[in-house]
Amino acid sequence: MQPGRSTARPSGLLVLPSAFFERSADEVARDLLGKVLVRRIGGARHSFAVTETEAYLGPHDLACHSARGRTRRTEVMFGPPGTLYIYLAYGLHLMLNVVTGPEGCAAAVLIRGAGSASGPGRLGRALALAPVLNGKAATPETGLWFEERGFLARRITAAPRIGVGYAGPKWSRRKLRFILRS
DNA sequence: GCAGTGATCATA
DNA sequence: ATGATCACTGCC
Repeated sequence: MQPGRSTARPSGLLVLPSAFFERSADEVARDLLGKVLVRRIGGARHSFAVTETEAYLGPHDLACHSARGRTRRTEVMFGPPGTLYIYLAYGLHLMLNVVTGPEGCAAAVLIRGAGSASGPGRLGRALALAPVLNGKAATPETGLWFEERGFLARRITAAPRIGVGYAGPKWSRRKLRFILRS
């Protein structure tokens, strides 16, 4: 490596801080596209470029889990921005979400796809998600975090969210799902 | 198109 | 204690 090059910049400078997540969920969901999701498993480090996300806006959003109030499961959604919200769907798939907005907003972004993993359940498996990560901060210390690198998200498609028909037409039709088109 | 899967939550 | 409900996937 040549002197003066900054290829070996400390990765701490690339880590998305909690301030990144302290904005509305739809804004964060868009901005997360093209960012890098990093997972440390043992000594190994795996990187995945985020390709698909969904925004859940908070208690007023009837598709959002927090719309059912503060329960054991939704408790972490009321925590600070950048908190991981991980839950088991349909008995076998662990979903990865990040809490957004100022603390107490109970909004979150669901990561639906990253790297070659398409679909939240498959992504959970690719990341070796564990329930113990629920409520932890998205930081290197936790072993699961986001980095700035990645590439510029050029073409973003917005579409209705998946599997939220129970929320009624108003909230299920709203285009809060974001897909990176290459 | 639909079965499998089990935590979670409301109801009692 | 019991039953309905799922922010899904994989196989038909």
